[in-house]
Amino acid sequence: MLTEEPHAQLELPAATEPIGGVHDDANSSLVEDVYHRILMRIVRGELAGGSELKSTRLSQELGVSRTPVVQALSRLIADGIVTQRPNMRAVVRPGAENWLVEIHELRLLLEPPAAAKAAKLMPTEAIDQLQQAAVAVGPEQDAGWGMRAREFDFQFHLAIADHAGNQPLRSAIYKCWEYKRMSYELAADRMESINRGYREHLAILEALRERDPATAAAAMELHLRHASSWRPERRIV
Amino acid sequence: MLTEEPHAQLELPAATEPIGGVHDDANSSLVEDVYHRILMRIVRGELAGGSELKSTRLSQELGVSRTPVVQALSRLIADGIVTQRPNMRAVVRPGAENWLVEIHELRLLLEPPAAAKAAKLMPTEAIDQLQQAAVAVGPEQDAGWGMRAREFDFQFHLAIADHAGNQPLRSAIYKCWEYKRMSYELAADRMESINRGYREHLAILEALRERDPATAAAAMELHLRHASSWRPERRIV
DNA sequence: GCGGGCTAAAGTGCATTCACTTTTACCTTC
DNA sequence: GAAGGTAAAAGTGAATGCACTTTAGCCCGC
Repeated sequence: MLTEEPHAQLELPAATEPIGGVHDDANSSLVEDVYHRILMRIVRGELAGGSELKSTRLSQELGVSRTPVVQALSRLIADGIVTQRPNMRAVVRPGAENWLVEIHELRLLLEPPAAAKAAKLMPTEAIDQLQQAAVAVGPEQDAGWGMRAREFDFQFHLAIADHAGNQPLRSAIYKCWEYKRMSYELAADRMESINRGYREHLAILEALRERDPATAAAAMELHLRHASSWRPERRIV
Repeated sequence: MLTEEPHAQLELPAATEPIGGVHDDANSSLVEDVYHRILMRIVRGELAGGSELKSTRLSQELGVSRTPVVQALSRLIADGIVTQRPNMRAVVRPGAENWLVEIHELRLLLEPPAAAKAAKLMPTEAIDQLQQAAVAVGPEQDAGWGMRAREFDFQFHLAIADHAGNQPLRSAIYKCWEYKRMSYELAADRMESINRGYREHLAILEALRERDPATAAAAMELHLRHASSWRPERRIV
């Protein structure tokens, strides 16, 4: 076979997923893997907008059959980052370079209202679990702290999505986080930023505990606006 | 390195589709068709939350091979309305009955900001085209009026999504409208509601013409809130 | 009667295959 | 030498095949 490389699997919260996160909708490895490898090439700019994505060629390059490639492309098309007309090759949508920035803008629309709804709907025990997880990350900033804080970041935002009481909203947020995971792989955030993010999480959590939707939404929005300021700069149209 | 070179071919608004609507991301009929047939069964409640969706069984029932069914299921999973764990049968997510209501809530988060952004970004000629389309629907409420108004409804909202300057946002709105199209098939709106919707469209359009983001967003929100009040009642948890 | 394995049926994940469409390259024609 | 036509190559959409996993029925021991 051609390229069969390391296969850098993140394997986030393996198997368990302590909070209410169902975390299922992951397809069984191969197509998921292909999906991420193609997407990674796109967001890194290796496949610029307008590039053709031929299932035959990709299947050779990635060392799998065409079937999972076609399925992965199908999902990319559904996501809107790739375009295809019948019987034509799939094409990376022009403007794909800004995808991660635009995803962040979308989060700004979705997550504050989700936080507000979660403040009302989230079961107390789920909030407690988040609280415990936050404590487990701990103040001691040793070697693994950045990693633990990042894990908590995922867990925190996805738990809010889980408990906003709206499935399509949840799915949309989850999809954003699929991309966010990717942006982590592109460039790690600076420690000070992670630190601030962690503190902001605690603020949101407090609003959740107090069942204060408006404050939760505002804290979430602040959190996201800060995050956007320290996000690695990508060319904005 | 085997990567296909950029080959930047834009090929944006191919031939048809009067407004900016690219309208591509539709897969080539069969899987699209299967996708909609399964989805329709779900939102109609024929397949309740928790039902198993077996690709073998579905392929028999729908008279196609398993391949397009698997692809359609894969998209439903990506959309979050269906769940699957590796090697397990796909399952309709509990709560799927409320899907259309929740989609409407999601539109309420997405479309007002999209209208605001479109007020700033939409090219004047695109606004003019919408204006002409609105005129073409006309005030005379003959037999085809309801149909024309509905078509305009689609065209209008999707045009705004197209020109909000954010691809993932556009995709998310398009996805919502895929479901909205379905809710039309479930139950047609009352004429008086269509009428009001049409007038509200004109109000939004005016805000777009005046390049007034805040008014555009407010008019869009009002429009959506009205729409939700005359939406056919479905059981809300 | 009833729980615990064992086996066959059903189902999934992926590869392969085939018919049809689009692209490419070449060859003719002017 | 450029335009146009044609046939091979490459690509897509969908069906089928195959290895492996899960489910369901059955029998057995208790």
